[in-house]
Amino acid sequence: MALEVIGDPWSLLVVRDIVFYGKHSFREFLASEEGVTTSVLADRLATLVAQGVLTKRRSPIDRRQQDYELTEKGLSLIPVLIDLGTWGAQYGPQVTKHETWDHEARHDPTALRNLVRDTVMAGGSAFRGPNSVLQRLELKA
Amino acid sequence: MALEVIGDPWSLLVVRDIVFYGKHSFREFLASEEGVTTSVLADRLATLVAQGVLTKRRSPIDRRQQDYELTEKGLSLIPVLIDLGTWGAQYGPQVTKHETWDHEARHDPTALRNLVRDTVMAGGSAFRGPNSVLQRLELKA
DNA sequence: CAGATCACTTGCGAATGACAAGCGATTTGG
DNA sequence: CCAAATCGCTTGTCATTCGCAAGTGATCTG
Repeated sequence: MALEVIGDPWSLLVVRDIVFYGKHSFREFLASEEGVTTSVLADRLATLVAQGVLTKRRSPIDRRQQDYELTEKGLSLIPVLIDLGTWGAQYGPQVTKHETWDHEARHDPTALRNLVRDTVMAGGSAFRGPNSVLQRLELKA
Repeated sequence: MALEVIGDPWSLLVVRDIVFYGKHSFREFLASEEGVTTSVLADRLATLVAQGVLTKRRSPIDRRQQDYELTEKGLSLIPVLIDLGTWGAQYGPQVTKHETWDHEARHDPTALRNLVRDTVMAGGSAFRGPNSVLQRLELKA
């Protein structure tokens, strides 16, 4: 049943883009290296909204843009994404390792989950931008 | 990159069947309620073996049968599956709750991961059969 | 040794996806 | 103020994939 949401590669990729890279608009998702097509992306975003994983609203700054945000249900996928990232980093081809991230993931997984959740809720992301989880971990160290 | 493996619904379903239900043969995977077709299942199993997630060998008991087992790489997906199960149980329609499981997942996620891993490595599963994780947790309580 | 079982393979029509082009609403540049 | 660019989609075409049904060889059972 959970696979109806995450079983689709593109759907999970959208959630990943929000959590790790702080993307929030159609064109940002579209720019992801994996190369979604507009038709599929539109369909998946609509589905995710219908499933209650994302919310959609017009950007107050640019009224052409739609801002996609994670709901409570979407935020709850963060542990899955983190574990999946860890797995991918272990067995994937080559990934840029983040020392502090890896350490925190091993040392206190629960704390990392909560930190990522709080960061994303506050409008930040795990890897990119100011107040990213990566930055916060560096400061703490 | 991790999505090449888990992005396909059926692939993850196979791994789930092994970890949670102790299934190991083609016909057992086929019997899953989700209804895979033989052609797709055959293709996915071959892919998973090629990706190094599963190993395949003839059953010593019945030489028609193939036994599919998780590799190290496959076993490392257990945390993802557990988190996904937790998420699905939280937001899915109706699921039979396991009190002790939920408690352990919240109380000490790392311990649960290790317990599931050890159980599966020893030929058991999380939910079904003797020496299942569920049984072990009940005993401990 | 005849029939059942197991793990697939093959063939076919239907659904899905990638690719490309277009469209209305809004914003930007001159 | 208006022409061009941008944004989030929609539409259409075509190739790949999928679900379904039937069949096959190897092995086991009665």
